[in-house]
Amino acid sequence: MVSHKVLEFGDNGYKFPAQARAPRSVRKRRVYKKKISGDDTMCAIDLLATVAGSLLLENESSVIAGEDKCVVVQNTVKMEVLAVENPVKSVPVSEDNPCEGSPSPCGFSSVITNPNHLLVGDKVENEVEGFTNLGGSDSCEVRNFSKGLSAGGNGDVKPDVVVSIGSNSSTEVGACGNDGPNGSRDDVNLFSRDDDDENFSGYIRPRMTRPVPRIGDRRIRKILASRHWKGGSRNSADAKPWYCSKRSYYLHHHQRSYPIKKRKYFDNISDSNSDDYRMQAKTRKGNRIISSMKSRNASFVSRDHHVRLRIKSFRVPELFIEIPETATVGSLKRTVMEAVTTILGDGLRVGLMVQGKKVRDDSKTLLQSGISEENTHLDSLGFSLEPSLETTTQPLLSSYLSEHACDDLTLCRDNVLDSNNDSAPSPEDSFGKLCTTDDSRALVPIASTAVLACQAPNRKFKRIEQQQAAHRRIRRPFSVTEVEALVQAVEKLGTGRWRDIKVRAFEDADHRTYVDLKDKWKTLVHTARISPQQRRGEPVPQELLDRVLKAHAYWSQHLMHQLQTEPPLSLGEALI
DNA sequence: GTTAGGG
DNA sequence: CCCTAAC
Repeated sequence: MVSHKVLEFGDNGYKFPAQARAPRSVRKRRVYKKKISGDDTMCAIDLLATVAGSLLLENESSVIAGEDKCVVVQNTVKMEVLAVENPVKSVPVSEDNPCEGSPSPCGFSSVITNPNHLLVGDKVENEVEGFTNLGGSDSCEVRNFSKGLSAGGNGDVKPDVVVSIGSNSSTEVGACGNDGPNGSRDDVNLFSRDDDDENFSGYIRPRMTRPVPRIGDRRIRKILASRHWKGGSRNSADAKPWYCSKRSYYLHHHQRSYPIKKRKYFDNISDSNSDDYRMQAKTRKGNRIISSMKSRNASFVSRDHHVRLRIKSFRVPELFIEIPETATVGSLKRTVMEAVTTILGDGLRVGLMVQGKKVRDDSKTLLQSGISEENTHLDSLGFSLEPSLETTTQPLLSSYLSEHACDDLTLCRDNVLDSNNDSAPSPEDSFGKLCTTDDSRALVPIASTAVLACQAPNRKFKRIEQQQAAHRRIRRPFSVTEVEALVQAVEKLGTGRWRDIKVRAFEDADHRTYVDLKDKWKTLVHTARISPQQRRGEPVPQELLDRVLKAHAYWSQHLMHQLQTEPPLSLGEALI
């Protein structure tokens, strides 16, 4: 049996296996034509060749599995990066912090004890490993995992959320630590409410790991796509390709694609009161990119009718990263960066709540909104991170900064915020500036009680609607290693056999579908053709790109060869 | 279910 | 990466 080693590298490049098959489409075409022409003999030979080819390939695969270096995505290591370290020192845990004294049910490490909730019906062996308590005593995370959408019998499907509870929490956390119906401690329902049948709120972890049940996922996406997105851009005069810009993409795929009716509905519910706020939170929970952010140690100060706010940081509670153990440290760093930017970069805006009311009008002054130097009764000032481009949905989790009267305003003479009288800084402004404020000028937090309030939904939504925001998979750029594997596989198998390529070189990379591979090859060919200056992203070694072009040329020619050796059309065919 | 190609 | 027509 001829092994894959027929792939030889010589001075003039490589030779391709002589038995390489034509792309499926070509093969099919040929068969069809043969049938039409009635050439049974040729058809049989063709069939025989195909079968022989298949056998050959099967054998090859078994050989390759052991020795071929192109099998790169194996022994996947998954790790949880719990948090981007918060530069701010933890504030003391108050007595009413339900997390205190019960580290097991509420502590960081306890919340992901049962990955089955995440991956029902999927492999879970490696799902959660190396999960350690990094959060310290000021963190309490609770997670409800989705049990999937496809199974109709799953009556207790829960959203895929993580809720972070800040220090000095004073929210309703009574149920913290109770055992879920399945005895899994992660099923803690932190904000259990009687009127909350959804037990929801919080953070959707970015799906950087093996996706939750793929079939259901894709099916649902397909359904949704056909139901809501059809024709979304076809007739839009200003529609641009999705890749033109992130914003246009989101406008294109998210905002516009909501039916008018639904859009109005969401707009309505997001206008008025705090109850609405809760529901907004719920509508967003299918999203995989938005995270709950915890703001802590915020100060509220004022001077000369200036209101000064300081949020030292928002916290990224959790990232989930999957990376081959053979990956380099550099690629790990890049992966983490990617995860962070995915969470933060996909369009966030800051929401503001004052005394339980959401302030939506950006043109309002702080004074008009009830934020003023004189207002010493500000019992709650809340900031939240929300999707900035998707106005139909709202934040998953709001971080309240319960601000009580600042009785030591004189401490706050520093110019933390350079606001001026005639422009009331919008929450967005505040956010940006606050984030870049030098910690060395930190103000003394004044009665700042960071409370992460999990807003329970007050209405029912259909599960499928929750998933609408989660339709798109996370972007996962190909690593050089993956490109290498892809190139090698294509060199051997040719273009047009993406399924085989997938099985051969990306078997264990569940997040790479054969369509992904096909698409990547497409972009690789494009990348190889453009000048290096025009290329973006992690640079692909020129050697690989050369191989891409060479392989592409070869297989194009090969394809042409296949087509050209087609027997001439029979008279019958020509007439048809 | 796969492949090819446009978006 | 998504979507869909054509196989």
